[in-house]
Amino acid sequence: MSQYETHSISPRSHFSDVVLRRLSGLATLSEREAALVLAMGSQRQVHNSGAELFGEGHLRGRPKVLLSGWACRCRVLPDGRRQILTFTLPGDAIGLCRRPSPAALSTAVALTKVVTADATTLAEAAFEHDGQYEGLASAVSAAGALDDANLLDQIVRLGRHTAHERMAHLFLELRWRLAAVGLASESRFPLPLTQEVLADALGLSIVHVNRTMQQLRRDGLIETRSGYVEILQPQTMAAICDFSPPQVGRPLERDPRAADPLRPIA
Amino acid sequence: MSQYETHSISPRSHFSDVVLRRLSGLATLSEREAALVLAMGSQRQVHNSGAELFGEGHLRGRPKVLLSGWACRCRVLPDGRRQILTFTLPGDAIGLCRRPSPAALSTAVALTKVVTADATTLAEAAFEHDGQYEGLASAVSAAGALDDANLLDQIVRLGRHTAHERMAHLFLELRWRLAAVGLASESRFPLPLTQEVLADALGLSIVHVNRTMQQLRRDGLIETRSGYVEILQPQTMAAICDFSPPQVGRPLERDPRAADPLRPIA
DNA sequence: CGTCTCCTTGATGATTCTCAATGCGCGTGG
DNA sequence: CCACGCGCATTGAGAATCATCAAGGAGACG
Repeated sequence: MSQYETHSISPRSHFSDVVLRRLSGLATLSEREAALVLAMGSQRQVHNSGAELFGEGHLRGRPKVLLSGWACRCRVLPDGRRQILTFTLPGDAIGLCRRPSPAALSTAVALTKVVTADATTLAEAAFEHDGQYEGLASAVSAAGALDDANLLDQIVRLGRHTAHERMAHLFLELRWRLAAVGLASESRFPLPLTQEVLADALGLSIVHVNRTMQQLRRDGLIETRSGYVEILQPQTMAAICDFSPPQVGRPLERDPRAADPLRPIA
Repeated sequence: MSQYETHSISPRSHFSDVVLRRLSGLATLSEREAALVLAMGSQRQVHNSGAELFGEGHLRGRPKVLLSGWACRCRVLPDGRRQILTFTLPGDAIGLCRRPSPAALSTAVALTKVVTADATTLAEAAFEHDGQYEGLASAVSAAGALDDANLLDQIVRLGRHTAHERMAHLFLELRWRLAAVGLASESRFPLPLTQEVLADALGLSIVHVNRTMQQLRRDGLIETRSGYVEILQPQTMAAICDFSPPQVGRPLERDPRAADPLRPIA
């Protein structure tokens, strides 16, 4: 689980190149903007697994970006049932929103050991009105659109997908999102989650997650090994669950290598 | 179903006071802002039930507000399964978002006969940077936050609620949202939807929606009559499904009468 | 070596779906 | 006026999916 961190791009130095990679995949950043993103890494904070990163109903904290580790946004019902709304992956923002809403709509929780950076300067730059950070503005905006798209995908998964489709779809989403920050190869990605966490994300019981996963293995669609998932037949799987990566941002003017983030990992 | 429209506030004149009522419940509007909102009513458009109001993947149309009738945002799977993401009620916006994303993330469809107005001027005013429409800006922002909150509620419903809880929770949400625009009394609200539409929203089959609804009736929680739902025991129902109205906006400085939109209907 | 967490498995039951048929209201055309 | 069709609500029966309960196993760690 926690060996995940040792696989990120630069194990011991700043992780903030993950954020840079994420944002520059969404818009072209000037050197000044890139420098601003990298400079964020100085205000780091480490949280243990289970720590609350952003509280529901509390006054808004400062926005953060996730440098390493996995987190989620979730809601807990009075009787203990939990629903994970979205996973937050390295390079993703937490509480970065131009709305000055005083209440976070959900609780952000660390699912592994997590490193965050303060994103206040990023937020201020991206939301500047004078156009001096155009690239950042459109990158942050596109990241927000992707977050929205992921929420809608989650609704469709929970409402109209079978257990198999849900799991296949989620795995493909995670592969795609991780690939966008260089953390997944074409077929392999880290999955530092217990089956209980997967259950809470997919709206299933732990036992049924276990059996569904076995079925995917028996069908030759995936393999799992030491905290990693290998997708053996991406096309078949995408066909089964009707997965397609969200089309957000600038479809045409974008760097062709960035069009399929699953290729140029090298 | 379509007699719903005859119950809105001003049956034959402009419906745009619905939008004004909605936005002024979220922030204090100046007279100039109120006039701007009312002026939107001039560019009206009528759509029949089933019409597509905003297409997925298409280039962004102009933003609209719903003056009367019900619509929804939905996704359709290749095999015909449909998931309704959210309901769009009178006073709600469609495609009103400061993100210049070229692709709508879902399809907006009219569920009844619907009247919309062009909201381009509203969008431009609310997103002005020079602070001359502060009230509009914060009202539109709060409306967006409420939309987000409804999406998250939908995820929890689909992921972790039983069929009964889902239906009870959705009914309470609809009552609350309709009350905010003066279209629901404390216990009664219009529900111009077929059971098939409810099924697509709740992630259930038509048959099971039917049986769940009967159960709610037998339990003495609701009554249904000619396109209306009457909630007989709001407290019990809210306790069953853990419903609480979203806390968004300015909790303190707000007009106390607006705090509980279910009271001051008169 | 004991304990803890997590994964796995079996058995049983509840929830929910599918298929199929019936009824009911309503408009339409004969 | 009445038969007919159509959309929608309702009901029954049977099956599939998924949850719950309970127990065992494998690995990590002190």
